[in-house]
Amino acid sequence: MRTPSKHAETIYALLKQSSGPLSANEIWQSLQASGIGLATIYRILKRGVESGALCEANLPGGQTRYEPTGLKHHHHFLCSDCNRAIDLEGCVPGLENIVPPNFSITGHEILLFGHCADCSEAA
Amino acid sequence: MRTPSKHAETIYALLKQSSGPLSANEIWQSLQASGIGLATIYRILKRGVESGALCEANLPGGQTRYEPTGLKHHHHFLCSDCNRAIDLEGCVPGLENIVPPNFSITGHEILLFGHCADCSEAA
DNA sequence: GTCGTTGCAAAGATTTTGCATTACC
DNA sequence: GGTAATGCAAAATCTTTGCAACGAC
Repeated sequence: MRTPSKHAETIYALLKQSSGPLSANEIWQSLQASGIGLATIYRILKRGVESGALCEANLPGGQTRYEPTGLKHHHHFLCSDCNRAIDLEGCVPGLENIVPPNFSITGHEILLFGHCADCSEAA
Repeated sequence: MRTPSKHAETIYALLKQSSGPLSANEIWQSLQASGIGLATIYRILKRGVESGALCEANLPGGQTRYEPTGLKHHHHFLCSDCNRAIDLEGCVPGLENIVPPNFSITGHEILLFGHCADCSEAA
Protein backbone atom coordinates (compact mmCIF):
# COMPACT_ATOMS: atom_id res chain seq x y z
CA MET A 1 0.00 0.00 0.00
CA ARG A 2 1.39 3.40 -0.92
CA THR A 3 -0.18 6.76 -0.52
CA PRO A 4 -3.94 6.88 -0.17
CA SER A 5 -5.72 7.12 -3.48
CA LYS A 6 -2.70 5.78 -5.29
CA HIS A 7 -4.82 2.94 -6.51
CA ALA A 8 -7.52 5.35 -7.48
CA GLU A 9 -5.08 7.26 -9.65
CA THR A 10 -3.96 4.05 -11.29
CA ILE A 11 -7.53 3.07 -12.06
CA TYR A 12 -8.42 6.49 -13.40
CA ALA A 13 -5.37 6.42 -15.63
CA LEU A 14 -6.28 2.98 -16.86
CA LEU A 15 -9.80 4.06 -17.71
CA LYS A 16 -8.61 7.21 -19.43
CA GLN A 17 -6.23 5.39 -21.70
CA SER A 18 -8.70 2.65 -22.49
CA SER A 19 -10.47 2.58 -25.82
CA GLY A 20 -13.72 1.72 -24.09
CA PRO A 21 -15.34 1.27 -20.70
CA LEU A 22 -13.93 -1.42 -18.41
CA SER A 23 -15.57 -3.65 -15.84
CA ALA A 24 -14.33 -4.00 -12.30
CA ASN A 25 -13.10 -7.42 -13.19
CA GLU A 26 -11.24 -6.23 -16.27
CA ILE A 27 -9.55 -3.58 -14.16
CA TRP A 28 -8.68 -6.12 -11.53
CA GLN A 29 -7.06 -8.42 -14.04
CA SER A 30 -5.03 -5.54 -15.43
CA LEU A 31 -3.82 -4.66 -11.96
CA GLN A 32 -3.34 -8.15 -10.58
CA ALA A 33 0.36 -7.48 -10.18
CA SER A 34 -0.27 -4.64 -7.76
CA GLY A 35 -2.07 -6.96 -5.35
CA ILE A 36 -5.11 -4.72 -5.25
CA GLY A 37 -8.29 -6.25 -3.93
CA LEU A 38 -11.42 -6.42 -6.01
CA ALA A 39 -13.40 -4.76 -3.24
CA THR A 40 -11.08 -1.79 -3.36
CA ILE A 41 -11.67 -1.44 -7.06
CA TYR A 42 -15.41 -1.45 -6.54
CA ARG A 43 -15.03 1.15 -3.83
CA ILE A 44 -12.92 3.40 -5.99
CA LEU A 45 -15.34 3.05 -8.87
CA LYS A 46 -18.25 3.81 -6.64
CA ARG A 47 -16.55 6.89 -5.24
CA GLY A 48 -15.73 7.95 -8.76
CA VAL A 49 -19.33 7.72 -9.82
CA GLU A 50 -20.53 9.57 -6.75
CA SER A 51 -17.98 12.32 -7.22
CA GLY A 52 -18.89 12.61 -10.86
CA ALA A 53 -15.48 11.60 -12.14
CA LEU A 54 -16.72 8.30 -13.53
CA CYS A 55 -19.94 7.00 -14.96
CA GLU A 56 -21.41 3.58 -15.54
CA ALA A 57 -21.93 2.11 -18.96
CA ASN A 58 -24.73 -0.39 -19.20
CA LEU A 59 -23.75 -3.03 -21.64
CA PRO A 60 -24.84 -6.64 -21.85
CA GLY A 61 -22.60 -9.21 -20.26
CA GLY A 62 -23.56 -9.20 -16.64
CA GLN A 63 -20.87 -6.79 -15.60
CA THR A 64 -21.18 -3.06 -15.22
CA ARG A 65 -18.45 -1.17 -17.02
CA TYR A 66 -17.08 2.19 -16.06
CA GLU A 67 -15.55 5.09 -17.92
CA PRO A 68 -14.39 8.61 -17.11
CA THR A 69 -16.85 11.45 -17.47
CA GLY A 70 -15.78 14.41 -19.52
CA LEU A 71 -15.16 12.34 -22.61
CA LYS A 72 -16.58 13.68 -25.81
CA HIS A 73 -20.14 12.59 -26.37
CA HIS A 74 -19.88 9.07 -27.66
CA HIS A 75 -21.50 5.67 -27.79
CA HIS A 76 -20.43 2.08 -27.54
CA PHE A 77 -19.76 -0.86 -29.75
CA LEU A 78 -19.76 -4.31 -28.27
CA CYS A 79 -17.88 -6.95 -30.21
CA SER A 80 -19.75 -10.23 -30.24
CA ASP A 81 -16.51 -12.11 -30.73
CA CYS A 82 -14.03 -10.69 -28.26
CA ASN A 83 -16.64 -9.14 -26.00
CA ARG A 84 -14.72 -5.89 -25.78
CA ALA A 85 -16.51 -2.58 -25.46
CA ILE A 86 -15.20 0.12 -27.75
CA ASP A 87 -15.99 3.82 -27.79
CA LEU A 88 -17.55 5.28 -30.89
CA GLU A 89 -17.35 8.96 -31.63
CA GLY A 90 -20.31 10.78 -32.98
CA CYS A 91 -24.01 10.53 -32.56
CA VAL A 92 -27.14 10.49 -34.64
CA PRO A 93 -29.87 13.09 -34.94
CA GLY A 94 -33.56 12.53 -34.59
CA LEU A 95 -33.72 10.66 -31.32
CA GLU A 96 -36.37 12.99 -29.99
CA ASN A 97 -38.63 11.94 -32.83
CA ILE A 98 -39.25 8.49 -31.45
CA VAL A 99 -40.40 9.65 -28.04
CA PRO A 100 -44.11 10.22 -27.45
CA PRO A 101 -45.39 13.68 -26.58
CA ASN A 102 -45.22 14.60 -22.91
CA PHE A 103 -42.07 12.58 -22.42
CA SER A 104 -38.96 14.54 -21.57
CA ILE A 105 -35.53 13.28 -22.53
CA THR A 106 -32.60 13.76 -20.23
CA GLY A 107 -30.12 11.48 -21.89
CA HIS A 108 -29.56 8.60 -24.23
CA GLU A 109 -27.33 5.69 -25.00
CA ILE A 110 -26.70 3.93 -28.24
CA LEU A 111 -25.21 0.50 -28.37
CA LEU A 112 -24.09 -1.22 -31.53
CA PHE A 113 -23.35 -4.91 -31.80
CA GLY A 114 -21.21 -6.65 -34.33
CA HIS A 115 -17.64 -7.59 -35.01
CA CYS A 116 -14.77 -5.22 -34.43
CA ALA A 117 -12.02 -4.69 -36.96
CA ASP A 118 -9.71 -7.20 -35.29
CA CYS A 119 -12.31 -9.94 -35.16
CA SER A 120 -13.61 -9.21 -38.65
CA GLU A 121 -10.13 -9.70 -40.01
CA ALA A 122 -9.48 -12.81 -37.98
CA ALA A 123 -12.63 -14.40 -39.34
CA MET B 1 -49.15 -26.65 -10.75
CA ARG B 2 -51.35 -27.07 -13.80
CA THR B 3 -50.48 -28.40 -17.16
CA PRO B 4 -46.86 -28.23 -18.25
CA SER B 5 -45.98 -24.99 -19.94
CA LYS B 6 -49.03 -23.39 -18.45
CA HIS B 7 -46.73 -21.07 -16.62
CA ALA B 8 -44.81 -20.38 -19.77
CA GLU B 9 -47.99 -19.34 -21.52
CA THR B 10 -48.87 -17.06 -18.65
CA ILE B 11 -45.47 -15.41 -18.77
CA TYR B 12 -45.57 -15.01 -22.53
CA ALA B 13 -48.98 -13.43 -22.29
CA LEU B 14 -47.80 -11.09 -19.59
CA LEU B 15 -44.84 -9.99 -21.66
CA LYS B 16 -46.93 -9.53 -24.77
CA GLN B 17 -49.42 -7.28 -23.10
CA SER B 18 -46.76 -5.28 -21.33
CA SER B 19 -45.85 -1.85 -22.58
CA GLY B 20 -42.19 -2.65 -22.09
CA PRO B 21 -39.75 -5.37 -21.13
CA LEU B 22 -40.08 -6.96 -17.69
CA SER B 23 -37.50 -8.42 -15.35
CA ALA B 24 -37.78 -11.87 -13.82
CA ASN B 25 -38.55 -10.24 -10.54
CA GLU B 26 -41.28 -8.04 -12.00
CA ILE B 27 -42.85 -11.11 -13.54
CA TRP B 28 -42.59 -12.99 -10.29
CA GLN B 29 -44.34 -10.25 -8.38
CA SER B 30 -47.11 -10.16 -10.94
CA LEU B 31 -47.60 -13.89 -10.61
CA GLN B 32 -47.10 -14.27 -6.87
CA ALA B 33 -50.65 -15.48 -6.53
CA SER B 34 -49.98 -18.48 -8.75
CA GLY B 35 -47.29 -19.74 -6.40
CA ILE B 36 -44.77 -19.95 -9.20
CA GLY B 37 -41.14 -20.18 -8.18
CA LEU B 38 -38.62 -17.61 -9.28
CA ALA B 39 -36.37 -20.34 -10.63
CA THR B 40 -39.14 -21.51 -12.90
CA ILE B 41 -39.51 -18.03 -14.29
CA TYR B 42 -35.82 -17.86 -15.03
CA ARG B 43 -36.00 -21.23 -16.71
CA ILE B 44 -38.94 -20.24 -18.86
CA LEU B 45 -37.26 -16.99 -19.80
CA LYS B 46 -34.07 -18.77 -20.68
CA ARG B 47 -35.90 -21.32 -22.79
CA GLY B 48 -37.73 -18.49 -24.48
CA VAL B 49 -34.50 -16.75 -25.38
CA GLU B 50 -32.95 -19.96 -26.65
CA SER B 51 -35.98 -20.81 -28.72
CA GLY B 52 -36.03 -17.32 -30.13
CA ALA B 53 -39.41 -16.43 -28.67
CA LEU B 54 -37.98 -13.93 -26.23
CA CYS B 55 -35.02 -11.64 -26.12
CA GLU B 56 -33.17 -9.81 -23.43
CA ALA B 57 -33.22 -6.07 -23.04
CA ASN B 58 -30.19 -4.59 -21.39
CA LEU B 59 -31.28 -1.67 -19.32
CA PRO B 60 -29.65 -0.19 -16.25
CA GLY B 61 -30.95 -1.34 -12.93
CA GLY B 62 -29.12 -4.54 -12.24
CA GLN B 63 -31.84 -6.78 -13.58
CA THR B 64 -32.11 -8.18 -17.07
CA ARG B 65 -35.47 -7.52 -18.67
CA TYR B 66 -37.17 -9.69 -21.23
CA GLU B 67 -39.58 -9.09 -24.05
CA PRO B 68 -41.11 -11.11 -26.87
CA THR B 69 -39.36 -11.18 -30.20
CA GLY B 70 -41.41 -10.43 -33.26
CA LEU B 71 -42.35 -7.01 -32.01
CA LYS B 72 -41.92 -4.23 -34.46
CA HIS B 73 -38.42 -2.82 -34.41
CA HIS B 74 -38.36 -0.56 -31.43
CA HIS B 75 -36.27 0.89 -28.67
CA HIS B 76 -36.65 1.67 -25.02
CA PHE B 77 -37.31 4.55 -22.75
CA LEU B 78 -36.40 4.30 -19.12
CA CYS B 79 -38.21 6.66 -16.80
CA SER B 80 -35.88 8.06 -14.18
CA ASP B 81 -38.81 8.59 -11.83
CA CYS B 82 -40.86 5.42 -11.89
CA ASN B 83 -38.10 3.21 -13.26
CA ARG B 84 -40.42 1.65 -15.79
CA ALA B 85 -39.16 0.55 -19.17
CA ILE B 86 -41.38 1.63 -22.05
CA ASP B 87 -41.25 0.60 -25.67
CA LEU B 88 -40.71 3.27 -28.28
CA GLU B 89 -41.67 2.73 -31.87
CA GLY B 90 -39.43 3.88 -34.63
CA CYS B 91 -35.75 4.18 -35.11
CA VAL B 92 -33.21 6.63 -36.38
CA PRO B 93 -31.06 6.50 -39.50
CA GLY B 94 -27.35 6.98 -39.69
CA LEU B 95 -26.16 4.56 -37.05
CA GLU B 96 -23.69 2.97 -39.43
CA ASN B 97 -21.99 6.34 -39.79
CA ILE B 98 -20.52 6.28 -36.32
CA VAL B 99 -18.82 2.91 -36.69
CA PRO B 100 -15.22 2.78 -37.89
CA PRO B 101 -14.33 1.05 -41.14
CA ASN B 102 -13.82 -2.70 -40.89
CA PHE B 103 -16.43 -3.01 -38.19
CA SER B 104 -19.53 -4.95 -39.07
CA ILE B 105 -22.85 -4.19 -37.42
CA THR B 106 -25.22 -6.97 -36.54
CA GLY B 107 -27.61 -5.07 -34.33
CA HIS B 108 -28.20 -2.05 -32.21
CA GLU B 109 -30.05 -0.75 -29.21
CA ILE B 110 -31.10 2.74 -28.34
CA LEU B 111 -32.00 3.71 -24.84
CA LEU B 112 -33.50 7.04 -23.89
CA PHE B 113 -33.66 8.37 -20.37
CA GLY B 114 -36.01 10.94 -19.00
CA HIS B 115 -39.43 11.31 -17.52
CA CYS B 116 -42.44 9.53 -18.92
CA ALA B 117 -45.75 11.28 -19.51
CA ASP B 118 -47.17 10.17 -16.17
CA CYS B 119 -44.20 11.35 -14.18
CA SER B 120 -43.84 14.57 -16.14
CA GLU B 121 -47.42 15.45 -15.30
CA ALA B 122 -47.06 14.49 -11.69
CA ALA B 123 -44.04 16.73 -11.28
C1' DG C 1 -3.24 10.19 17.07
C1' DT C 2 -6.69 10.94 13.50
C1' DC C 3 -8.55 10.20 9.14
C1' DG C 4 -9.15 8.00 4.99
C1' DT C 5 -7.76 3.78 2.32
C1' DT C 6 -6.99 -1.07 1.94
C1' DG C 7 -7.50 -6.28 2.12
C1' DC C 8 -9.90 -9.98 3.48
C1' DA C 9 -13.94 -12.20 4.42
C1' DA C 10 -18.76 -12.20 5.05
C1' DA C 11 -23.12 -10.59 3.37
C1' DG C 12 -26.44 -9.22 -0.50
C1' DA C 13 -28.56 -9.45 -4.83
C1' DT C 14 -29.37 -11.66 -9.11
C1' DT C 15 -29.26 -15.78 -11.84
C1' DT C 16 -28.29 -20.78 -12.48
C1' DT C 17 -28.30 -25.59 -11.32
C1' DG C 18 -29.30 -30.17 -8.77
C1' DC C 19 -32.64 -33.14 -7.36
C1' DA C 20 -36.71 -35.16 -6.03
C1' DT C 21 -41.62 -34.55 -7.05
C1' DT C 22 -45.57 -33.71 -9.88
C1' DA C 23 -48.34 -33.36 -14.06
C1' DC C 24 -49.57 -34.77 -18.41
C1' DC C 25 -49.75 -38.27 -22.14
C1' DG D 1 -44.40 -45.65 -17.14
C1' DG D 2 -41.98 -42.00 -19.61
C1' DT D 3 -41.03 -37.33 -20.59
C1' DA D 4 -40.95 -32.67 -19.42
C1' DA D 5 -41.90 -29.01 -16.05
C1' DT D 6 -41.86 -27.42 -11.26
C1' DG D 7 -40.46 -26.00 -6.46
C1' DC D 8 -37.16 -25.69 -3.21
C1' DA D 9 -32.69 -25.14 -1.84
C1' DA D 10 -27.85 -24.90 -2.80
C1' DA D 11 -24.43 -22.95 -5.86
C1' DA D 12 -22.44 -19.51 -8.87
C1' DT D 13 -21.75 -14.52 -10.13
C1' DC D 14 -21.28 -9.95 -9.42
C1' DT D 15 -21.29 -6.28 -6.04
C1' DT D 16 -21.43 -4.28 -1.41
C1' DT D 17 -20.31 -3.95 3.39
C1' DG D 18 -17.97 -4.87 8.10
C1' DC D 19 -13.93 -4.66 10.34
C1' DA D 20 -9.35 -4.60 11.70
C1' DA D 21 -4.89 -2.95 10.01
C1' DC D 22 -2.05 0.27 7.51
C1' DG D 23 -0.23 4.84 5.52
C1' DA D 24 -0.15 9.80 5.29
C1' DC D 25 -0.18 13.93 7.80
